[in-house]
This record gives sequence, structure tokens and C-alpha cells, in this order.
Amino acid sequence: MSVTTLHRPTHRDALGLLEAAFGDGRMVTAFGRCSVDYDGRASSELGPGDRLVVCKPDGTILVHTDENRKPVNWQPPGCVHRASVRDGQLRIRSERSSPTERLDVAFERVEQVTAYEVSDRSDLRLTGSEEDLRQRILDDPALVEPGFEPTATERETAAGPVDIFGADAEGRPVVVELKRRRVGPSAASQLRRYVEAVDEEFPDEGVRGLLVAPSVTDRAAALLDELDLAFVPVDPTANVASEGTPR
Amino acid sequence: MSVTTLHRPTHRDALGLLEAAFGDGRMVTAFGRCSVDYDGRASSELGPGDRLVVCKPDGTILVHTDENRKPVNWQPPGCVHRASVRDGQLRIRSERSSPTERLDVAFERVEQVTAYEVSDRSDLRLTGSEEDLRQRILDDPALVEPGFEPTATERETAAGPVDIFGADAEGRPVVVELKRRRVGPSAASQLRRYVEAVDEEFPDEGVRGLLVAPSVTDRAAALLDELDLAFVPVDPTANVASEGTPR
DNA sequence: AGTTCAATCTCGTGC
DNA sequence: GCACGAGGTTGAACT
Repeated sequence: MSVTTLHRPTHRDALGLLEAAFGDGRMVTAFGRCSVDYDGRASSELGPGDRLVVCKPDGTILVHTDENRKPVNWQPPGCVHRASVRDGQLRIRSERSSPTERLDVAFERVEQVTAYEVSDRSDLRLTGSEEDLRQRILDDPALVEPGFEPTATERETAAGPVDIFGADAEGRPVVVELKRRRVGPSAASQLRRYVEAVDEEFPDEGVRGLLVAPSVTDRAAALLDELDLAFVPVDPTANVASEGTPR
Repeated sequence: MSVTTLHRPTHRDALGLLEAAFGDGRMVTAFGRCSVDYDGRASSELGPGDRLVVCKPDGTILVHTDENRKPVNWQPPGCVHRASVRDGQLRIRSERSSPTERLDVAFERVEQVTAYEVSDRSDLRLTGSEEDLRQRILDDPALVEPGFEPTATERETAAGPVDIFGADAEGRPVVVELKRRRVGPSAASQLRRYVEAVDEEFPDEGVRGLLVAPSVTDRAAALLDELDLAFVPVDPTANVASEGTPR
């Protein structure tokens, strides 16, 4: 049976389905009036209301209200779920250690509980990531500037890995930081850290820093200017499918 | 009726429930074998598999597999959902403009569709945030250092707002950046930006920068040291309820 | 397990 | 709307 649903179950009946589903790796949804209590990296309390609770076989639990993409409460994968009935409430508890975290959902009324057998072998294929932008630039380094020659990606420095490292037409070291979207001050600071680290490796070689992104905010532009770092605009919507670009 | 469920519905019956629920602000879940196509800030494709789709009345849509806290695909609040039947598939399309984004979920088989009436007036109360840490320090500035005198919070500078601004025992300007958890290089850079901005406001006054957090990574510690910024450890699990701390 | 950084980040706040 | 920064960020890749 792929889907098992209980409509307005007694707490005891709901408990039975939850325990069975937790035991054999099914996904579960429970909807009803509940309160939520969380304690771990932070602490939270949520008074009574109607919410949709999703328990995944990997130990994830999500509590969704009628608003927002983010669950109002949750536990990440790796937690252990248990259900119980106490004080006239159906409770779902999810716990983990390192860090120690606990989530309690207490239903005073359960409208519906459903267990799902899930089979999903497909992987998401996503394009438009920073990784894709990097590949575009490696395929055609002139997108950065004429004469740019990449020599390494994710090159390690004392300040962390540089997205693209290379040399310009005059042979000067170039640090490139890539962003797939409009950047603010933090990206400028990140580039600065890398440039300073590389500068210590190549003293007196005039290391250059380039921030490659679709656009920059005013504050970031001012910061780049002050730090002698350059912004290089790239079209974020360029066709990724265009392979075989001549070098 | 608080919950309406269709078990193994025909596409046409599922469509009817979806349209009714989208029309009157109910939350919906649909479970079945589906493929997903997304195009917007990025693009993605997801082949057939069993997933749980959640549509919220605020325009959010979530596509959840059996793993992870993050939906495999989604749209944020503010989107418009529509359902249709074409080519033997039940389709749910969610769109928005600015930015232009489109999500298509195509079910070849629907195991269950449910519409929920949701009523939730409770607000989440969360403790342990950076805001709470700030309040603790304002209540007892000696947590930062003896003689520290806060004069402003969220004080504006050319580089952005400073968490806590004040003066030390010798009257020197102090910039405090707060983090509720262990910090890495980016927090050190952020503090640096603020200190440099304030330094331009108070030349030759020796502006100090303090990073107040539970702990720092090695790289961040080295960076702070290099930049003459200080790290001040704070207990992240201190009791927030202890008000009335003497000043 | 810890570090670092990307993310269709999301979300709130302020301008 | 945009900008900026927090987040129980999550998640992945690497050490």
C-alpha cells in the first residue's frame, strides 16, 4: 500500500500509524491543532494553531504554518523521531546529539495522519550556479579581460580558496572572485582577504583582484574602489549550453 | 470541513480540489509520482519520482523528497498557483514576476490530494538570538570588558550599522560585532569594515574593534590578530531570564 | 568532526 | 522596490 491515511483518528490510532511509519522508513504528514517546543542551538515556543508536520525517514522533521517557505520549526536530517500519547495529547519528539537538540510537537487534535512510501532515484540537475559561471570563464577567459590566463581553480591561500587564480596580459597575478548574483560589501571583503593573502605570497608583484558578478551595490562599488579592486560585469543569463567555445 | 482528502483520484477530480483550494485560501498537499521543472534565478530539472508537494495560500510551493530539510524545488511566497490537466498529467504551475520564475510539477500519478483549512494566530517566540545577546551585554557591559560603556546600537557608519558602539575605560571608541555562534573569517572582515569606517570618523583616536562570540576558528583568530582586532568570548548558553542584573 | 563557502538561500528591517 | 545582515541558516566539499 503506497499511502495510508487516517481521518480524524483517535490519538491511539494515530500513534499506531506513526510508530509503524517511523519503523519502516515511510514519510509521514500530520495535520492538526498543535503546540511546538524547541530547545537546542536556540530555544523557541509556539502556541496552539493548525500546522502541517512532515516527518522524513532520514530523520528530518518540518512544522509548516500557512505562510512562508521556511518551516516555523524543524529538525535536520539525522534525528530520531518518537511518538507517544500523554495528557490527552499526541506527541512527536525528535532529538539528536551534537549538538543536543530536541523538538516536541503536541497535538491536541489530529485532523489527518498519512504515511507515504516514497521511491525517488532521480537527481536534480541544476544550471546557473557559480560553478557554471566558473566553467564559462574557463572556456572563455576573455570574458574576464583580454589576455587573462587562468592557472588554477579553488587555489588554496592563507585566507581560503580562490575561485580562479591566474595571470593577466602583463603577467601579474590575478585573483578572481565569482558571484552568480548582485554582490554587496561582504563579497568585496572576501576578495580583499584573498588578494592580501596572495600578496604575501608574491610580494611586489602587484597582485590584482577582480570581482566577477552581474552587478554590485553602491556600497560594494565604493569599497572595491577604495581597495583598488576591480568589478567585472558578466551577463548572468548567458547560455550555458553553448559549449565548444573557441579558445 | 477542515480537511478534504482524495485518495488515488482521477486527474480531473484532483484538479477540481486543487482549484477550489487555491481559490479559497486553503493549504494543499499532493503526493504522487511527478517530474519537476524550474526556471528563474537558476534552472533545474528533476526526473520522475515520488514526492510530497505543499502549496500554501500565501503563494509558497514546496516539493519535498524523502530526504533533507530543504525542498528539492520550491517557489517563495507571493507566487500564483494554477493547476491543469494535459497530456494525461496533472500539472501544478507556480509563477511570479520580479524576478520572473516558473515552477512546473507534472504528476503522472496522484496517490493523494488533501486540502486543509489552516488557522494559526500564534507567533513563534525564540530566544538565543543575536538580539538577546545584545540585550545581555547592554544589561551588563562588563561582559565585554571592565569599563566598557555602550552609547548606541545599530549605529550607522559608512560601512553599515555597528551592533554596539561605545567607549572603553580610557575613552577610546569601541566597535562591537556580535555573533551568536562560532565565527569564521567573514565575521572578522565584517568587523574590520566597520572599524575602518569609524576610524575615518574619529581619526587618531585609535578606534578599537571587538568580536564578541562563543568562539572563533583558527583562521578567523589569525585574521583578527593581524588586523589588531580582539576576540571576546561569551558564554552562548547564559540564562536570558536573569533580568535586573546590576549595572 | 571541524572549516569554509555557496545558496533559486530565506527573512526581517529600514530606507 | 533595493540594500544589508541574521539565521536554530542548510548543504556540500574537503581536511
